[in-house]
Amino acid sequence: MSEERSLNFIEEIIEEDLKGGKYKSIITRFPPEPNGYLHIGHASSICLNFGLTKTYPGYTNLRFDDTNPVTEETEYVDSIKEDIKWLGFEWKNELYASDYFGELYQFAHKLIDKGLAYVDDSTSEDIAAMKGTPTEPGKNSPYRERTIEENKRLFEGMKNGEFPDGSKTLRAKIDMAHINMLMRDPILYRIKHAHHHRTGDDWCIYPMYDFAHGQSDSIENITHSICTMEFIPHRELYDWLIEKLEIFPSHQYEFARRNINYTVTSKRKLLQLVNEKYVEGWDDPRMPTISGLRRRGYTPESIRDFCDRIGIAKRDNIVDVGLLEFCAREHLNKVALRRMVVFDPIRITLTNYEGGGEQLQTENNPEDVNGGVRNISFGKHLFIERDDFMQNPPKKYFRLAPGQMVRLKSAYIIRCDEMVKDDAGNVTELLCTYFPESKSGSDTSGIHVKGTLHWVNADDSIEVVVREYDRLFRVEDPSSEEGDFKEYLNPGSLKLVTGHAEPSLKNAAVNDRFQFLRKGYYCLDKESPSDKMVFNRTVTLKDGWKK
RNA sequence: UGAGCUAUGGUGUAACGGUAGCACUACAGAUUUUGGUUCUGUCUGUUAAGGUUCGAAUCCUUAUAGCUCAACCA
Repeated sequence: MSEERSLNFIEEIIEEDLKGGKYKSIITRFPPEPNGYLHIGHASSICLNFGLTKTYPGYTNLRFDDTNPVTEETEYVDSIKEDIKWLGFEWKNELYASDYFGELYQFAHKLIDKGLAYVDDSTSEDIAAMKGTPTEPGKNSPYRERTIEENKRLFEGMKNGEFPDGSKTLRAKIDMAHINMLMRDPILYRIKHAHHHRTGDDWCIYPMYDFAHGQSDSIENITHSICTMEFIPHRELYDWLIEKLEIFPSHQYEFARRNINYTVTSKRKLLQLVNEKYVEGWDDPRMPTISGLRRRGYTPESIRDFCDRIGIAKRDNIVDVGLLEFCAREHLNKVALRRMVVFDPIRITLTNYEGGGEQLQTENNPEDVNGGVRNISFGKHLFIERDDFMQNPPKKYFRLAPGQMVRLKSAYIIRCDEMVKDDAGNVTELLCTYFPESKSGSDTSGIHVKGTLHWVNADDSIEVVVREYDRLFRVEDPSSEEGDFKEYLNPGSLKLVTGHAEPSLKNAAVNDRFQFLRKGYYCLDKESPSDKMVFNRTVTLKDGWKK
């Protein structure tokens, strides 16, 4: 391994396992439940699991943890696969916990045969009541001592649909006084007469997480089963089941879930935002979902870079969304095509300009030597940003003001001579002179100006719609605030504005990335209508100008 | 108040008993036909108290704080 980069604790474990000869190669898995869309937190787990088998010999499976038919849908399966591929990873095998329902059923019988599982007729309330509390032991179920034969018969009956939902469960027989609540005779199987997105109506009993996850890991010979910290208490049960079942000893390792400020990443909360129409869907560009970030204009590279930078550790964290934005700018700066778009225009008339149809050349991307150039048309009537003019400028104002000169990007230097005002005294137009000898690339004017402005030709610019996104929430950690998290939504998270764009933007495609000069990074929305193009603002440019 | 996990600048993450480093942010300056980029520099940190040691962010003890565990969810 390279010496420069320090290893995270999971990589350290793997290196030791490899060095010590415990394994020759490793197998990891990414195990989403298909009950929602993947978000930035999942991206971290994906980069970890798939990244590990890029650095070390081995492979990574994609396994859907689909053991709860009532919340899971094929739509989610499809979106998850799309997101992983888009992020740039390939799984070795596409697998489903539901593939193992038959095997899992046999495992359950094995446990019953060993006297380590029993069928319980208690209601869920009774089971909860007998569970005890973290400080008090639980009580044994009255059904705990059924014979192996009776348990086998009843469990088979459960499988054959002889009993209604909720009437019986299969439980592991461990210890109702165990210090770890999860070891107090955990439920292994429950009855659900529900349609499953893959197995249809073949089954009416479904294994619980604890009786599916570790067993699936084992079946696939997963060497390193990586999950988040809240599963630490499950590890004891994970190991217990593997030991009693005498199957391949996969091992579970836990890392801290990554949190980001000004958003939420619980599937329950994201689902609420979608269902209650606070956003337009799972892929709303304000959502922290992979599909939202994609639609917003984030690149896979920038997301992978982000995951890399925040690393993997075991302590609680709230990562500043500013780092995600930095990663976006970092990549986009290298790849985005530069275009000029004026948002809030003020009209300029060049009083001494008489040319017509003049074409100027400008670079598509100064960061990319192979980026090429394009033509932009100059003319007598132009638009610049209203912000780029001030009637009474402060001392360090480099932009346009009465009597002041600026360069128009890739064009000429102009001087503001006169303001035209309406009856209310608002400036509606600026009358300027241009300096013909100051043309970009062949400037012999000898004039030096501090400011360079973006502009468009008023006579051929096209109008586009631009969606300016801001953070979804007003507070850093909506979940920790008093009351409903939705009270903390940012009412200004979406603003629609009109942009006056240079005509070349007509050719924009969905996967193109643009920098609108001096403004930010933008991309064409995937549902942009052809008659009025819609662009999403990914992130603004850093603004170093202190007023 | 049972048990478990975790504590390093504003944020994230390294340092594996031997110089507290990197990145983001912020702030200065240089460069710049984007107040962008790039480059240079600056500020800011080991939760606390004891102990072991020549030497502790690291090992031990205690305290404190945060998170997790009593779903027929995952």
